Amino acid sequence: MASIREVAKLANVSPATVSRVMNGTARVDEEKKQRVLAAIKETGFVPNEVARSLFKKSAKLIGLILPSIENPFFAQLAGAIERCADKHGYRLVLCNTGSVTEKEKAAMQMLSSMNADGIILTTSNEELREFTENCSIPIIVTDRVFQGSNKLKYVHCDHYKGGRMAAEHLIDCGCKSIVCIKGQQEISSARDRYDGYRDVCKERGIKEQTVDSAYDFEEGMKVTEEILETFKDVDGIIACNDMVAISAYKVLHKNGIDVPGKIQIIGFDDIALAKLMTPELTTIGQPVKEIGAKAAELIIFKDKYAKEDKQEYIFEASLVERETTRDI
Amino acid sequence: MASIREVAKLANVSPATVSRVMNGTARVDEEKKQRVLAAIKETGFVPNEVARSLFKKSAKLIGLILPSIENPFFAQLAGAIERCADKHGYRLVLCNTGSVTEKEKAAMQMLSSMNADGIILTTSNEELREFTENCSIPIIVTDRVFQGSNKLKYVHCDHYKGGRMAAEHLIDCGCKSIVCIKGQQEISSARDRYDGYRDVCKERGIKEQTVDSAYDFEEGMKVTEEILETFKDVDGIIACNDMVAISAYKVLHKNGIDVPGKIQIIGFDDIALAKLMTPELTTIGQPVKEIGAKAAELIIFKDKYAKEDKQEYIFEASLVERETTRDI
DNA sequence: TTCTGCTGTGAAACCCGTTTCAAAATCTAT
DNA sequence: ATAGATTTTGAAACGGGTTTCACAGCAGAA
Repeated sequence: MASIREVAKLANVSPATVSRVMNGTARVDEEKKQRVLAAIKETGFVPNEVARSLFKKSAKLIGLILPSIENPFFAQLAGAIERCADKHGYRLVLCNTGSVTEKEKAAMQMLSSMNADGIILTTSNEELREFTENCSIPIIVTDRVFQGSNKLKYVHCDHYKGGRMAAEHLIDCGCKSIVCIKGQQEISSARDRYDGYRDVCKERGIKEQTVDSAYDFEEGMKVTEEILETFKDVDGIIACNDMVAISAYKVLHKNGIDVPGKIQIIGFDDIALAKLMTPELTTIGQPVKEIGAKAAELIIFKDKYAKEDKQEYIFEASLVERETTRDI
Repeated sequence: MASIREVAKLANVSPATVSRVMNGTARVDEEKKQRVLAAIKETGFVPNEVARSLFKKSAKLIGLILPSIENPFFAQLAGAIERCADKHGYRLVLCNTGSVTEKEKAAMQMLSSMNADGIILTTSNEELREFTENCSIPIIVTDRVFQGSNKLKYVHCDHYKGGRMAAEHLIDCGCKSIVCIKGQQEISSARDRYDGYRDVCKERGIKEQTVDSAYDFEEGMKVTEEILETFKDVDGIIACNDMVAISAYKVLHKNGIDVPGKIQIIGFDDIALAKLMTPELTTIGQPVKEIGAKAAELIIFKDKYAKEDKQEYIFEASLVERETTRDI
């Protein structure tokens, strides 16, 4: 791999001049410029990003720390972030943590020592707070929120309103006995969605009925069986996300229960599969592209955003009516 | 951020000694070692990975170049690779290319200049051959194959056998008129799967009937409509992947056609959704964890693997019988 | 006691692109 | 033609962890 000094020697100029030609950081005599360009071509020189980032203290890297890239929602988020990053010449470093605190910490540590320009983090693990407060690079928390941290920025949709919309839609569709499959309550978005559901129940005089589940389809199936046993009159299910909604449908179908005839289902996230499954899943959609792009931009244009001292960027969720609910 | 020289000053030793303590590269007097350890703790020193990788010419980075992380199969592959990489202290740099040649080239160039230790590439774009041949870091092609390149290594499952298995299973399940939804034939895995189907048709005296489609569910739906118009007696569909199989099911269902009663469907990949959908999708599964881990290991342990001059690592596909086919 | 051999240690070079700084070259004005 | 202003350019420092190399210190051998 050719280095800048070899190029310089070949073009009979100094490395500084080659650098200036490449980056356009200063005027260079036209003839020398041509010699340099020729030498770059001849040697196939590509500047070493590592050396550049050592000096610049920016590796043009965005760290993405996720519970799991296999989760379709996170995969979509990652795709959105990657596209925005790529557009501006940044790369993405992907870290799966399985929500394990130690892995989250290790990943942040590592990204920081890699001169990453920022970290996009999806966790609401309070144990990380001390660490994130002292981190020297910007940290953007997506989809979730940490209690009481003011060094971070947040990008997410309005899960509370989303939860409300889900409950209201089910009520509007005639449901009288709605069960909410709550996600893990340590996760802020799951809390917010649940809060939305709960408040609507209160306002509309509907009994609050809940059941706990992880964001995971095996749990989703188990829990749906429980619902059928516990709540004999259930006619509406709000799932904490689409994966769980799909598994709920599966169990209902297996039990010969008509969806949406007898029980209506609404999910959360609007992953690609929601439209693809049969029947198509009614769900609360998140503008994942906008969320991903905003998170990336907060890092890429951190100087610009440092001026506005907005800490939370909140997007609207939206009801996506499909086939697992029915208007009356 | 503290540097090694500050730690050295605090511990009253040279930077070299601090380096030796951290890496265990040489014996260090026990008392000095303790001083260094204390100084590291006090300053919160974390070695800068960029500086390290500049010297070592290895950034402990694996580049992953994919058409799209949103595709669930690739997301699973990415997860498998990430887990293996992480276990050995490597990070993953994710690049989506949408199969655009220019982006694939740019990503490889960039990864190379980042001192990545290797690249895992999913493409069968022949235009890249010249480039990959001259790349200074190892390139592992997963899931697909390039014609006639001998500098690369390949990790994938036996798509040809997989295609055979799919066709044989449908025949064994009583199908007489099977339509194969071929993936894009520029993609080697799609070619191989199709070849398997074709050969089984020949051997078993079944008419070959095909239709073209991209690996994409909108195409999948469009093409399934076509099948219904063109092949009135169709009773079996082999889809080039699970996404397409799911969309085929959707169209069949919408048309009131019983699956598997009237038409049976088999997909490819065994993505998580295949088990989750209703009815559960029969499919040809790929051992994606093993494929991902092997690809990562070929980079992480490149020295070891350089000795064996095996160029292709092939895994077995397997039939996963579920509910969209029925034994007779 | 002197010589060999081994271990521990620090100064300095190294990796390589960027930037500073001062000198050199070119140009403007008197 | 010369002082002064401006532009172009290269040497050297920089970033920070690693490694080489040579020297110092000490143990055992002669």
